[in-house]
Amino acid sequence: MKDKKRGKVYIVGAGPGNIGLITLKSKECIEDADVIIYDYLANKEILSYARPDAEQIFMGKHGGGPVITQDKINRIMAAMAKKGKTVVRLKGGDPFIFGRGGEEAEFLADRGIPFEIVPGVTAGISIPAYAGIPLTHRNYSSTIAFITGHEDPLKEKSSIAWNKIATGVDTIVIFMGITTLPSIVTNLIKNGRTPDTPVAVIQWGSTNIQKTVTGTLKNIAATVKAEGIRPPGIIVIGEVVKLRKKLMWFEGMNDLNPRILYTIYKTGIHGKKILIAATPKGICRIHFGKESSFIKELKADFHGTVIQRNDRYFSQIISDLENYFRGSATNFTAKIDLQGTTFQKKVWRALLKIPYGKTVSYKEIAEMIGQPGASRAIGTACGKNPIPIIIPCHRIISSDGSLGGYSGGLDIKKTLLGIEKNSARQDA
DNA sequence: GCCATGGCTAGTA
DNA sequence: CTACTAGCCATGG
Repeated sequence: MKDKKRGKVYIVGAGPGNIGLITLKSKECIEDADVIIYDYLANKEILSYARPDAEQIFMGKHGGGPVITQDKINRIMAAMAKKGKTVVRLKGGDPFIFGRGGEEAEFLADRGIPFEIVPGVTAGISIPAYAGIPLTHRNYSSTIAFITGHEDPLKEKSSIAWNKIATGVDTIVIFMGITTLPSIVTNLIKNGRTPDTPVAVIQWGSTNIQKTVTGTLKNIAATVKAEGIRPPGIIVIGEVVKLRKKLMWFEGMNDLNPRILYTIYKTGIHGKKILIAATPKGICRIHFGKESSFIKELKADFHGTVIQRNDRYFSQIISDLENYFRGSATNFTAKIDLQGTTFQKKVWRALLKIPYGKTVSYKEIAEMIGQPGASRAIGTACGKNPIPIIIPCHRIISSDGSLGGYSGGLDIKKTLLGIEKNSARQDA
């Protein structure tokens, strides 16, 4: 890598997300790179090894975002190398396992551009391990299939021989299959796999927010939906999943060292920003205001915990919020992590029962929780509501009909109630 | 534990 | 209708 005059492309795997699972060679490549072209990465911390003057280009194929064609990526990569640059093409997991690294290498080979492949730790093997699932086991599994879930298994001419896979291998590992999971399981059952076959779905595997749900082919799709599991995730199907019960080692440890994630979302209302934070258990804060003060508060409340921005983690709640502001959503599906005194939690939970578009008085909440004299204290508890909007404290007004107060600013309360009133009118 | 402090309420002037 | 007051009750210093 010393001869900088002749450019070269390193197609590098960054591993599944845990910073410790990046290889020494990958790290060296990143340290030496002039240019880093990276995909969506489960852990951007890896980029911190880059030289400060290295050019970093994001070329992810985000769901929903502008589609960057493979061809464009190829051409940029080649052009940089021809300029004599050391280019790192960084990919999550391993570049040759569902990473299209093969196509990129072909493109370079066709043009006589020198390249090297730097394998990464593939998610297909490491993430099950982090969930306590050995893919092979003398008693349960001697064969493994790695399958992409990106292809809808119900489409006419699948390149995947589901009829053979269903009963022909012991353990099936599916990449990128969370959204197509319902059709995958239907298809496997249809082709003869027992509906009681154990299944695990592992979200954000190997990272501090790893979450795993288990079930059977029969019920896993419903569980995944109920638990709000969204990509990125790895699916493991087969008897080996049973071993997780005994071998689960990472997630318990993880709970001792949680990480707070947050994002910033620019709303349409008053051009205000909303900051959202979550613990591994769910949304823990929503805040109207400045990022700096938000982080200061998080640091104070969760002192010692790493606080990290992660926009993708919040994509579901943000789209829910967008719909809510548009008046087309009346409830939120996100998991929440309520933290407060018992009294506060009692109050907040009561607030969650107020239906969309309705308002009640502080007094009524006091009665609802069986402490009819505590309306004044309800006020303070509402003021401490850590998750406004989702916990609809804006739906509480004074018993004389006036608005009362709102810690995020009364104009916001007014706006929220306005949205709810308007869309309720449209329904009627 | 005492005291002030709230996104309140009900009653009175 | 507004202004003020006395009660109310969980919190935080």
